[in-house]
Amino acid sequence: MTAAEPPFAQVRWCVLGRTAGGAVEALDLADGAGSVTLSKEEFPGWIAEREAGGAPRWVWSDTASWLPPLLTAGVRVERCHDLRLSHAILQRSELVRDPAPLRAAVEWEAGATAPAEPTSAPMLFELEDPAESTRSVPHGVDAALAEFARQRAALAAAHAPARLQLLLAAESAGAIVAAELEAAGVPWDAAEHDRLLRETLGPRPATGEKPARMVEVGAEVRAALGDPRASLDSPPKLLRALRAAGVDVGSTSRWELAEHEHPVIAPLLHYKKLARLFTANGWAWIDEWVRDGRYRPVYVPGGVVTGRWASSGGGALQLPRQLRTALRADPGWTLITADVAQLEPRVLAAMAGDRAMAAAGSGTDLYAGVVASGAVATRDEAKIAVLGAMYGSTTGDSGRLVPRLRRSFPAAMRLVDHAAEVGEQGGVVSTWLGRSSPEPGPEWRELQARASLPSATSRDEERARRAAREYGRFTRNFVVQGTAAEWALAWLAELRLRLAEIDPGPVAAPASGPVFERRPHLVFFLHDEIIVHAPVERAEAAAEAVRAAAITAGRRLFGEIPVDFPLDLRISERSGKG
DNA sequence: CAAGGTTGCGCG
DNA sequence: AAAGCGCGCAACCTTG
Repeated sequence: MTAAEPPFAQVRWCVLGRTAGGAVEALDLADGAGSVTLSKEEFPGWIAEREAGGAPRWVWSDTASWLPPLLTAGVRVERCHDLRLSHAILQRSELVRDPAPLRAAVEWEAGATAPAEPTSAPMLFELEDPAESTRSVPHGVDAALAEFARQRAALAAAHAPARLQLLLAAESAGAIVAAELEAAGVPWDAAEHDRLLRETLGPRPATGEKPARMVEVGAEVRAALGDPRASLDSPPKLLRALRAAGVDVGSTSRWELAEHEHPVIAPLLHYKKLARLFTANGWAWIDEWVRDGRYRPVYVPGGVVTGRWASSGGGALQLPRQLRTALRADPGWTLITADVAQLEPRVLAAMAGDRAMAAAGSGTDLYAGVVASGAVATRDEAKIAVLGAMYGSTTGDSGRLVPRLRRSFPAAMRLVDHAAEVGEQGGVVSTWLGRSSPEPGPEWRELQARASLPSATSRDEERARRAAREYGRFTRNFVVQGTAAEWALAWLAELRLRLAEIDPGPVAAPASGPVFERRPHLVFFLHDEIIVHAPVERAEAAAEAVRAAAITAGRRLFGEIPVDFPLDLRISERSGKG
């Protein structure tokens, strides 16, 4: 059992910085001794020694620039404090009473630094065009100490320091997980992927050519249109061709096409499906993103305003379900795939302290519980209503069903309705742990101001109202999506520590790579889903760690409450169905 | 012809 | 043109 987040003052902090010459300066805040200077070569070994003897919490500028070289050197760290990510949270958090000092430190408002490329020559590139490279946060030890002092002061005076501290710890742990995921890579069966592509599209075509199956289906579409030269890949041209053939659509999107009956519809939808697979996840994708049996996408922790991760390269967050069968364990290893059933409504029930909604979620299917509560008649209706409540639906089936939830789950509905009201008035809302929403921009404010002027037209008023509602839907969803992201970070953070405690045993180690890969380790994360790669003999232990971490995550955030977070968990060689 | 915007679809 | 949130990416198309 991992200990809960200790009080700030009891953590052993060790601040790291880089010198201009590439050496590392380390300052242990606990022992009062001066700083130590380490050469690039000494650095990983020095970190490893300290990790072995009561790991401190490393305070560093940016996990994405510090951790990859350590992982390459075979050194794993237990915990860190990521100054860049913490800065982003604190300078905007409503819980921070005086954000001015943080906001004044504008040098800390920068994107992640790409890890140093050991093989290429990034230095030359930078010298050629320094403005070209993305701005990075400061990496020196003095800048780190100054920023860390600002952050500690902000936390010490914050409204709910324990929550914010948990958030910063979870966010930082997420940054470690992202670096480890990138180092480990997703075990990917390129041959299976290729087989799937051939089966669906035909043999790999020459560069610039379309696969045979796309050509065939395209011909069927043109025949049905009665236009042998119709362009299928340009939406405006396709739209004109469809209308000429008598299909009265306003766009060429799938959902709208599906509503019409015409011989062209079926082959066209088929063509679009093939085109998507070919362009987004075809052979070119394999060439670019899969090497030596590993798919290595790029994650961006904290990349979404709500606190969700984003991705930048490789499209990890859009991997089609269709391709999951190519996600395959190494020989002697297996995959543990787990996702949380209805994470967001469960998080909402917990935040709102809504006993009725908690009761609805007491089984494994919250939507079935909503039906049982009598609010709606079917599971489909329950799903539409619950999603509509969190997204702010006002029309259609969803808008019609939401009011029924208001009667059955008043506390939960009050919470999201209130978040929406605040947003409509241009205010700020916060997640459970204190990540706050951005304020609406100047354009939004002007729109609102113009609508309240005596000279305002009804058009001005309508536009302002629409913009206000739109922002309200954003803040409504922000509190739920953002708190769900916090739960997921806590799950990840807890899980990686538990996995590291599992005795690896006599396993067939991957031939090379970071040491943590010889133990059960995370290989994939997608909002509410994780995949762990584990030696077959350790699959049960790893699965138990996944379950236990989910329970701990709920307790860390919400304490002892009657809301649980049940997992759908499978152990199998391939991640896809079957 | 490079940059930026739009469309459509993949994921949660 | 998703009724209703948050994203990334490829291709097409316009703009300068």
